[in-house]
Amino acid sequence: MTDRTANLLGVVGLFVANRVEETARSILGHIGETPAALVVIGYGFGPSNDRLRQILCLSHPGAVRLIDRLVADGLVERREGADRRAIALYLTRRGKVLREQLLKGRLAAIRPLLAPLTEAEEENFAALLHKMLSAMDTSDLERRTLCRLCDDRVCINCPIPADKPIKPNGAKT
Amino acid sequence: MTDRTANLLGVVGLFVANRVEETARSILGHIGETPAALVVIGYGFGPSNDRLRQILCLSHPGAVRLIDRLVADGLVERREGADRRAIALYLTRRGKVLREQLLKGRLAAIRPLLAPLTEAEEENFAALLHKMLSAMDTSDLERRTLCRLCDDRVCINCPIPADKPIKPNGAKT
DNA sequence: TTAATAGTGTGCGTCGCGCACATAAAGTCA
DNA sequence: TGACTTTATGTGCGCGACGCACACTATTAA
Repeated sequence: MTDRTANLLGVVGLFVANRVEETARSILGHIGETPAALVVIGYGFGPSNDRLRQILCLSHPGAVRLIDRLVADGLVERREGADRRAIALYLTRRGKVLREQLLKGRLAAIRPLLAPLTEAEEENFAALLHKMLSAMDTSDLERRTLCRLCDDRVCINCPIPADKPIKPNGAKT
Repeated sequence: MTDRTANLLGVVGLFVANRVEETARSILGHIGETPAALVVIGYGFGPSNDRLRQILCLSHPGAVRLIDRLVADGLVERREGADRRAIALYLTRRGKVLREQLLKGRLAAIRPLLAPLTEAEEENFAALLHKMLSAMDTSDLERRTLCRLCDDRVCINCPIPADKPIKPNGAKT
């Protein structure tokens, strides 16, 4: 029985991931962890290369090249970090615009799936998802990874809050 | 409100997709549409290159190279199809073994997410997923695409049945 | 002051994929 | 029959996203 549910969740999960990726590609022209990077950097705490790499589960060089792409597209700036070796990443104005489109597009891509549910059913569904997520015992880093595409303005009562002020190694806030 | 639910679904969907992909990589050593190809070919109806390409949403050359990889790994055979130009794809014994591991691994990767739910909640969750999926008006091809990683033995009362005998262009049953 | 550590960036290769093209078989129509 | 179109597979080539090994600079420790 659980297997049947797991299978259904697998279908929906795959569908959601595909739709979101497709949306990101159409807006950004990049896939993989690139859209997530835009969202994460957009929180404005000025993550370093290494900090970003941890959240996105990439190798160091992978993160460097990812940032290169975003800089080349004029979406991200490398500023000086806490150290003279570290950098701090911030979005440009254009980067903020595309981040916004990305977040909106992601929700728009998922929303149609929920349309057939009644209001009560949807609330029920949200409660179940909430329970599933809040039961995961995750580190602060893992929470950031999970939420790397989230729109935090929409996520009321987040089941895996990473809202607490973090002390990124070298960020200035 | 719907946006909050969509956001939660986005998190779970991303998580599921990541876990499943990671599992596939550890078993197959390939990602992308390669695991899906193994599952689809494993149904045994002897799909042609083109038929497979449609289900996996790949370009022709993409499918050719994908099959090349599977053949090189000894998981798939190219046999003669209905035409002398067409091919028919079948799994080797080793391919069947890996397909089995893939299906089992996928469910095992998803199952922990459902653990915190009670039996009633899980049933409820399955019903909601079922409703969401069955409300999608999809073509037969789109159903195959959605279910390209499914374990059909587990999927009782499939919301998007593609079980009906299909007439693939050039497959011999 | 020397050694170890932390952070970033580079050369190079791999993997998965698409575009343009080539080639062979099958159908079409005179 | 022969010429044209359609269908199906396969190839050359390039690209995007990523990882490994390495180089280099700044910081910290001994």
